[in-house]
Amino acid sequence: MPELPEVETVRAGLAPELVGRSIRALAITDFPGVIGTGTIEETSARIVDRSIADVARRGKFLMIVLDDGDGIVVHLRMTGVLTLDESSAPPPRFLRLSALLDDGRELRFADQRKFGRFVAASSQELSDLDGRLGPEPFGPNFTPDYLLTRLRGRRAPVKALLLDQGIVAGLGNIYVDEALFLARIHPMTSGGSLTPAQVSELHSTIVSVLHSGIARRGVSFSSFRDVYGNSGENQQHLVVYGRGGRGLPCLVCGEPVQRIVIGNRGTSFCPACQPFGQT
DNA sequence: ACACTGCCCTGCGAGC
DNA sequence: TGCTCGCAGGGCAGTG
Repeated sequence: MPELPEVETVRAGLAPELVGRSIRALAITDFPGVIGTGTIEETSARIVDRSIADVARRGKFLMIVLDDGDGIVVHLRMTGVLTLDESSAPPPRFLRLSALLDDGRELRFADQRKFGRFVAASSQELSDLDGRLGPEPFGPNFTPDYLLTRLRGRRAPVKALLLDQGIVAGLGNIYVDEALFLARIHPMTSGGSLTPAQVSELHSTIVSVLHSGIARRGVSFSSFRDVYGNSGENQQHLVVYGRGGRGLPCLVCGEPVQRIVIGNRGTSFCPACQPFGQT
């Protein structure tokens, strides 16, 4: 389940390889799913033979920006994997799309569960997407005050609000559970009931879990790989995610980690370290 | 505006 | 052994 650190790992791997290159041809093996609503011809016409100017990331979206300002929006969703391979290399399982590059290599998009997308986008569409998303967690606009303002008056569980990409971009189920645990906040706590001190602590743990995730090249539970097929190692450092409902103890206090469902997401938390109703 | 639900999709592991 | 079923969940559409 790629979140900001995983997508950033992919971006950092792709950027030095792709900038200045161009895509010669597209081969789509999961049509229309992977490219959204457009036709193959349409999508190819917008992408092929344009020089790649930048590989950017916004939240969990990867944006391959072309020299005319248009681009490609890639979302890995749950199981998407982007790799850079020699064309002679055997295709990966679950291959959905491959883009032949002008140096003979292929940018390949594999996706077991077909949730991922690789979609041509105009500069206007790139800009619209940017506008729908909240600030980048590492950017200047994501401050404790900003987070406090966005949570104020909200009755939904703080966990659900942190998953809202319009509030802050890039968090997913793993890093939200980790950040709430480190801030000692129960995931069901309504956003508006958090004290400024709690929000400030939460802001700090969000930034910190994402930094650690990037430093360890992401979490590879099952499918996630970087562009060369290498696993990340952050799964070895998670303290609460995935431990709930299996009788596993909290790594801090030893109490069994619990599992509940919030917003249709499995949620792990420690009832002792993250007591409900404390402000 | 906000809160919440269901849908998409398939491999895997648990249980019988 | 072989089947069924629940689970993993990001983003978006739809409902109230």
